[in-house]
Amino acid sequence: MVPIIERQPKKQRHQQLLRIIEENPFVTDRELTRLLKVSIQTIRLDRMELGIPELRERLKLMAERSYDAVRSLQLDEVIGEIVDLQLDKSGISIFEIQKEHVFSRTGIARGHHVFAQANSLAVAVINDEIALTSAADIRFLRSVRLGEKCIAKAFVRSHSGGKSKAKVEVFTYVGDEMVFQGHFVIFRSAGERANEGGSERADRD
Amino acid sequence: MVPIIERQPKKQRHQQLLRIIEENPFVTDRELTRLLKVSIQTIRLDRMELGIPELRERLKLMAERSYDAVRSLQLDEVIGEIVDLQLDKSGISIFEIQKEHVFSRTGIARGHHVFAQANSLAVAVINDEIALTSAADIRFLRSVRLGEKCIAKAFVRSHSGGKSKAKVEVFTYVGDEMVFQGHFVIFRSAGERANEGGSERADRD
DNA sequence: TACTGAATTAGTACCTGGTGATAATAGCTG
DNA sequence: CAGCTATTATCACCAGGTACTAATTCAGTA
Repeated sequence: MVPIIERQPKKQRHQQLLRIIEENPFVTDRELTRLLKVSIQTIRLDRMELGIPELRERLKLMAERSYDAVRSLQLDEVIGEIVDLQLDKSGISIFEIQKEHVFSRTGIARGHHVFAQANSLAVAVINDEIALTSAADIRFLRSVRLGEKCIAKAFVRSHSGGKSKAKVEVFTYVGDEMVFQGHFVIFRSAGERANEGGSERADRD
Repeated sequence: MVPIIERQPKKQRHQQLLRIIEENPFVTDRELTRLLKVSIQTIRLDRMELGIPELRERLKLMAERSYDAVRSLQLDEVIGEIVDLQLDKSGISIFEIQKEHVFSRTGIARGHHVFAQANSLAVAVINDEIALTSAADIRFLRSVRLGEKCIAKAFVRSHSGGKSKAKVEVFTYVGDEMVFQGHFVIFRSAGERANEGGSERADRD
């Protein structure tokens, strides 16, 4: 028979080990011996069984991830991926809701992420040196869930030549269902060119 | 006389060294000897003079930075630190604008981060199982810059017992200057307080 | 009872990517 | 030539491991 009285402690230790390293990847094997009250060899056997790399490898992996992340997230001025952009006219971006965007208990996206996509797009679509959100009126029409792809469409409604404000409407869809709508007032820097090409008027709403 | 014919190569090498490590922090001293055609001792003397830590230290620093970033950005359900919370009444949170929150060119905070703080607080202040932003009307009164501390104050204006919507006003200040105001409509789940488990609000999930 | 076998512990050799110290050399320069 | 800087060469040592072999413990059982 399998000595379950012996087996349990090992599995429990494995669970503890995973938990400890999860919440502090910077721990050395020697420190783990003090936490788990077993020899360093046992720690190393455990790591092997669990496929946990050594401290230096863990740090290297984290560094590589963050190196990529810094390049792709922080330097990125836009939340979501812009797939179409006609400056001063319209734009489309796609943003997939991942687990870091949702309430973990419910799997529902936190509102400010949906807002962030729309806000980024509204700013990006303005063809000017500086564009800042000045005001917004927004509606969350239905909650967005983990894994759903949000497609935001922005339309510049007015960017009248001399003025320093532009109005942008953004509608966000999941599939063909509208989940968010926002009306943004974007402040723009003075130096705009005098092209007033957009004859679009409010053909919606 | 100073042997500038000798000095220049050294300074040039230092510049190269800085550039190489900047764009690839994962390089070892041994690899650098091949790139710079000098001995490994020279590489190490150069690193010392330039105050560049060894590979493992560099990786550790990157890992720590990314670890903090993950903790503060992704795992946190609330943007900003809540310093006071009176459920269904009011709340205060503090959020410092860091470089990942600003337009790199101008140093001005992107609107959705300021919004995120306010939105998080508006949701947190509602004492209910589920609270979701339903709509919001917001104004960015002045731009917020890198390094500024945003203090958001939320007030629940109506949470009439049976209703499923609450109104929350949030005002964000830098010093005594108001930089943002928002009027939120928060959807809440049926029960005003589910007495099923005790300290609900302790779990941020 | 003695045997089996998993789990644990111990010990050794070796590895990478370094630090720190000391000393030898190269190359120019006044 | 001496004097100087820069460079290179060794050597001992370190942390935090891997890889391997061997001993010990301890429960279950044939």
